[in-house]
Amino acid sequence: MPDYTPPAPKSERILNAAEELFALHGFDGVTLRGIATAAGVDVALLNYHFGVKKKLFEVVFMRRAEILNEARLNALLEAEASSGGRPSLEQIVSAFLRPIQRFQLTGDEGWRNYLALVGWVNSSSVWGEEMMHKSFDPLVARFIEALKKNMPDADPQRIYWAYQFFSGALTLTLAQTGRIGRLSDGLCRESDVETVYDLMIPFVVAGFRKLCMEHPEGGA
Amino acid sequence: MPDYTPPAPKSERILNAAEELFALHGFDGVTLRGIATAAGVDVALLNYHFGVKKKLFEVVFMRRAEILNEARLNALLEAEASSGGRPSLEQIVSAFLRPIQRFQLTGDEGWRNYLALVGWVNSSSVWGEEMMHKSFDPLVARFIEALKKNMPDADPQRIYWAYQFFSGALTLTLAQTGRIGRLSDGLCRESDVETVYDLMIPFVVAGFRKLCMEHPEGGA
DNA sequence: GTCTATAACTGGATAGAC
DNA sequence: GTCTATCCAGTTATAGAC
Repeated sequence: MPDYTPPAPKSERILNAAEELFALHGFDGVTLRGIATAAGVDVALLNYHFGVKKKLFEVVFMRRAEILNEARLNALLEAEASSGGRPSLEQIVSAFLRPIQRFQLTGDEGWRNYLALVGWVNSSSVWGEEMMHKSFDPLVARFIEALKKNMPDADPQRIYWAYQFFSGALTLTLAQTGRIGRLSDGLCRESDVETVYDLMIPFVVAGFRKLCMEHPEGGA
Repeated sequence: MPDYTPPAPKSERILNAAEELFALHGFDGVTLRGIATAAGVDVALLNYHFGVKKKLFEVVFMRRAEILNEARLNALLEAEASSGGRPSLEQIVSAFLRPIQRFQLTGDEGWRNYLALVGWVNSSSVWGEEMMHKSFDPLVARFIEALKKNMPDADPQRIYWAYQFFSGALTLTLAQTGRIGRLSDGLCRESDVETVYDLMIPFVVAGFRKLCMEHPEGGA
């Protein structure tokens, strides 16, 4: 039987189960026993493959960060190449967001869980600084560079703050809390990945323009 | 000795300690023993005053929500009164944010902890929906109403989404993760409450305008 | 209201057999 | 690589004395 697909190796099943549970309940809200049960493996295997709990969390978090970083960097490089090195604000923001959307649109549950986890980590005062810095800040610095080049007259402080607001808007949406659905009485759904970025991009671009390209003493 | 200020009642010391620890570590990352130690009281007192752990969390979360809601509602009513019932977008967004800023500027550590806790809850898929809905959504609905009245031609879906981006930008800043400080190499500090809202308000207002007042088939 | 004492249980981690 | 068995520190929660 050559066309029999073997079950995923147990170490991978562990990572997938951990990803989902950490995204839902955070680091302390999840037990190794809970992960083992969800993965259908023995508890002792977690220790064998990944060592202590914190190490397992880091492996889960890093696994897809590298893939996402590469996709985003490629999108930025492409935008720069196709614009003769002068990408528009829309192109820069899109290069940051569209790769996320592409992963979500594959329907892969693993990516949905992972992105919710990123939303959780980004808002955690304990995990946020260290994990986001290690995994994403090198790439974010590259995007900030592109923004500075696009708006050379802008106060850098305003670019960082605008990025912070941008990051918050994104991560709350990734976190999948269901709140907008409840607030809008079902009119809007967080899972509506098709349209959310079509709205987020103009929202964010308008904010950047206002903060970084309009000077209070000058026009408007 | 009539001008001797007594120490805060133990039940209040418990709430203050719980507020700080929950804000830092979330619900599951905090133990009742840790709270009792931080408050300088016996563990059994937590149970005596507040019952089970979840109930204590809810009391902590509700305590200041009501104060904040009232301040925000008053700010909105004032904006409506002073504008003949037609507050500008800036006025509405300011009525939502400036009361938070006022509480932060008092320097009261309790408010800083509480607002970080709100940031954490808003991004939690377990706690976010229920707690935010119960504590804040009635007031938020009132603000959405004001936004709809200000932009009667806007697609309501776009108003809800813009609010979602707004809410994310705010809560990430409240969460006090220290990330923007690290990313900007110390150039920006989350604790710089004096200026952050002066930037957040125009950022958000520009986003609302773009999403809700410009029609793709029409101008710009 | 407050503290002592403890019940009843769950947590992470690992030694050692297969 | 995998599972059985177990250690034991730490957890919530409460009964009962003061």
